[in-house]
Amino acid sequence: MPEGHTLHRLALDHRKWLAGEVIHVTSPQGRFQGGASVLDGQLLTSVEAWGKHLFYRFEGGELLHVHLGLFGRFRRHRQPAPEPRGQLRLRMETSTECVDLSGPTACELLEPDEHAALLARLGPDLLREDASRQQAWKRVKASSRSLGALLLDQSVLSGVGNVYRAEGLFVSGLHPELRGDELESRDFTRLWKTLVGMLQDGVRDRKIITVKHFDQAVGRKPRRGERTYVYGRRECRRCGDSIRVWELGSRTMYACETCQRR
DNA sequence: GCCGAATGCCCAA
DNA sequence: TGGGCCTTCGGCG
Repeated sequence: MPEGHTLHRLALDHRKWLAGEVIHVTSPQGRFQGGASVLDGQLLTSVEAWGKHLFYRFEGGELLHVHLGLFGRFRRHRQPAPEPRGQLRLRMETSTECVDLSGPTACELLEPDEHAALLARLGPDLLREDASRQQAWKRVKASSRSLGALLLDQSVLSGVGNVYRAEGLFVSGLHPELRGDELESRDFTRLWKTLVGMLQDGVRDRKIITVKHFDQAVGRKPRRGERTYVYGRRECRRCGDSIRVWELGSRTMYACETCQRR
């Protein structure tokens, strides 16, 4: 579920549903009981996403930090909300809305210095207006690590996960094993812009669909359920050659070595 | 019912 | 570098 688009979509939705309201906060599962009781009954003033992190600011100055990790998930209900089902770390309710959180890696209150430290180790977020491509490029250009590893390093740039990594490199025609210091500036610019476009589509669509409605390069419409060019596939959507699947940067990489030259 | 995998990331060694 | 953690879901019996 969660790459950067998911978190930015959640920030937009939660801002609309919850911000400016007094929130009833509970932890049905109990593992966030302490934090929930601090936040309960407070006005939520803002919701913000940065990379794969979500921050909720409350009237009293408290900051709630949520990181979904690999398994975390939010569900929305209208009031009256159903009985909590499964392991619910957090439930936030207004008179009309209810948002449930299960399985997060982090659901915690942060002190200002902890918040600052967290942001300090995040690279530019491709979905933020103020994201500095130059800053990310400096890090990439100075690194002998592979592009595939660099894209997943949230301190280089933030928001890209395993699906967008594979898809962004494919559409940009770049081989995942290219080293950062081998990359040309214009290649990085193309990759960056491709990823920004994909992530923006993801926010709009609420899911990752990187194939276009009609793709000139492929010359046909995607089949039903066909959402990616290489990720999770056996054959390249464009040329039909076998997809190479291997471990890169501790995650499964998918690439077409015909379309993605070194 | 059990097992493995999944769009993430941290930590110890 | 490997293991651990958080949870759900689909495939296999």
